[in-house]
Amino acid sequence: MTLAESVRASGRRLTLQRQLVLEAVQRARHHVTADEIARRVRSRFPAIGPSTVYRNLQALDELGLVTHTHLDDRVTRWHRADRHPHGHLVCRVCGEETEIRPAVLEAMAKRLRDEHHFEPDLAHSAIVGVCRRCRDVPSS
Amino acid sequence: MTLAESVRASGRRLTLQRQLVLEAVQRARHHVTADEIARRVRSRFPAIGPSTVYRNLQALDELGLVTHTHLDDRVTRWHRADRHPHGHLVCRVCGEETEIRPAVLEAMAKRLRDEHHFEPDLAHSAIVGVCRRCRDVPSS
DNA sequence: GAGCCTATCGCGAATGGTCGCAATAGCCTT
DNA sequence: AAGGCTATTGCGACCATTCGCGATAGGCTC
Repeated sequence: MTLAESVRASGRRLTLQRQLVLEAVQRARHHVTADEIARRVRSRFPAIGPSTVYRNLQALDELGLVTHTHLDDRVTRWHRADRHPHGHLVCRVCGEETEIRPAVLEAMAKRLRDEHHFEPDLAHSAIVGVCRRCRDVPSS
Repeated sequence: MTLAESVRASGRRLTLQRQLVLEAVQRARHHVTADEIARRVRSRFPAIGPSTVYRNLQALDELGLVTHTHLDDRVTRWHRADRHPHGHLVCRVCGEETEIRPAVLEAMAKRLRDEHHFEPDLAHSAIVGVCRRCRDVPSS
């Protein structure tokens, strides 16, 4: 199924803006914010508004083409959905961000599935806490 | 150490606004938003501004008197810090919120401590996923 | 109790993100 | 190729939250 087909199959339309937003996310090496995407899209299509970018990110998310992650600030980070999944540890003291292997998430997910019949998406939000360095140096 | 003493010990001052914000959080039965706190405080102190409420919540958080949690919406929920800790499961389909026992969090936390030397605060953000009901009825 | 230092206040602007609306434009049908 | 239905757009207002500023007021010292 082509991109156009899968977009239309969901009752949506394939607009130029939607294609440009998707391309911008796919081309980005790491996680990008909506504002960064908007700036990149505007370089080729200057009239695009911020709300169009947000709405398209949400639509592409529902289509399974992109996903987003919440680190500990208020900004949402977007990335393509076909990358290997991974979790994030964020230190609330120094702000350090570490990626963790999916195997660790999977082990934690199993317990929630077994005990709560809940299918968690542990990559959706970063796990906030205190990293090794900041824990070893209490500094208080 | 009294409240006044512990506030002053951190180089802070005990203002009327700060006391009212703390009382409002302590009196709330469940998690409350900053806006709900602001409305309650304004009933006795109408001139208080929103930013004062936010700043005081942050100060009280740093003092260890209140804490906050992020569910899957855009608003922060506040509650007193001396309650038993618990985690949250939030269904991204139907929005259902479930509390989970600290023991489950503790088991997950152990792995992050052991493998990453990271002390996680798993109650800080809700775990987003799909609940039993929405998983059993794919509806797609 | 008065004076001083500065934490805190209220205000207004800014930020990241969402929403309602009228105008535009995909895409299906003919 | 034209017409019509409606998803989507750009816009502006709004929401939750933060920040910079000059004014106010805790609380320490004398």
